Amino acid sequence: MSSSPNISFVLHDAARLLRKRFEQRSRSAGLTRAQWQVLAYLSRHEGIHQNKLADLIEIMPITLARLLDKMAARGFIERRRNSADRRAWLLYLTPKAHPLIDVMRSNGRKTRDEAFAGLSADAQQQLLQTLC
Amino acid sequence: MSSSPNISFVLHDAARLLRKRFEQRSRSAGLTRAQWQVLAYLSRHEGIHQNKLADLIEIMPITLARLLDKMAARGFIERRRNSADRRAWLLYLTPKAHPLIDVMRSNGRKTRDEAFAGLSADAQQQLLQTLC
DNA sequence: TGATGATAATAAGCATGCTCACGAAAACTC
DNA sequence: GAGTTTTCGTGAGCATGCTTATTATCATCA
Repeated sequence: MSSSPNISFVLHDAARLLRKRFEQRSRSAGLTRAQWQVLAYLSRHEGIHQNKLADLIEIMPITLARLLDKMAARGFIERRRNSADRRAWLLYLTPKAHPLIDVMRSNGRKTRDEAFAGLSADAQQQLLQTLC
Repeated sequence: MSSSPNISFVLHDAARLLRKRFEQRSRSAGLTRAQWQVLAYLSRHEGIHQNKLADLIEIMPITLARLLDKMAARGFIERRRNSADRRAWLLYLTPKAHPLIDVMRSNGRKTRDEAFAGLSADAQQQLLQTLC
């Protein structure tokens, strides 16, 4: 921290506020932000291993395992045994999960539109490039 | 999420990675990122109330209260009773906390330099403005 | 002055992320 | 084929943030 705004904290706080808004909005759909992120990645990689998925999302495998526990308990995802490698699970969405994808995608869009309404398309593009 | 990178998740992930790096670096100093943020704000507002400080940092008062519990237990901050309003505490740094300020500030600087090394000063300025 | 409402701090409990450690299974090496 | 190393998933425990609810005190106003 310094008396001028610190780029790290500003980044962190912006992310936190976005997350908070998204979670408020999503509560009715019964999914948290992190669970939604899992669902979104999984929908494009069904049959993936947990470690690979954790790699994709860039979280620790143990963090993903906890999320999947909850999502399996609520019937959104399914862990299937893998005969080729008995250590690993294969991950699949359940039919129950599919309709949520559109709902959550639209939530994300709304939250983003709201948050970045004051930014030109150019500035948004720039931000995206800077952070990637 | 969409198949192109999503600005919200990217922002969130960038913040998370920065945080992680900072915490790795700071572990030896015995302060976490959030505790350091409290210290930094407090050093410029000694005698402040908890609610005011939470407002400044933009976290919930209860979140701050938990942080202060730990920091008081470790002897970094002090809660003094306020005779004018017996509901409220007045917050002060202890002498023990002062030397940490430079250490942590330098940690932050190092982490930032590392993270944003690939960015021009212009791009950094732009990012900062965009997020504020 | 006495009720009513606002404010300061905290309690309880959840979600997400981490580190560190461990067991089971697979892969590799000799 | 046996021993070693690597990989997959998870247990335990901590930090930070939230929402919701509670207690104590102060402020207001009739």
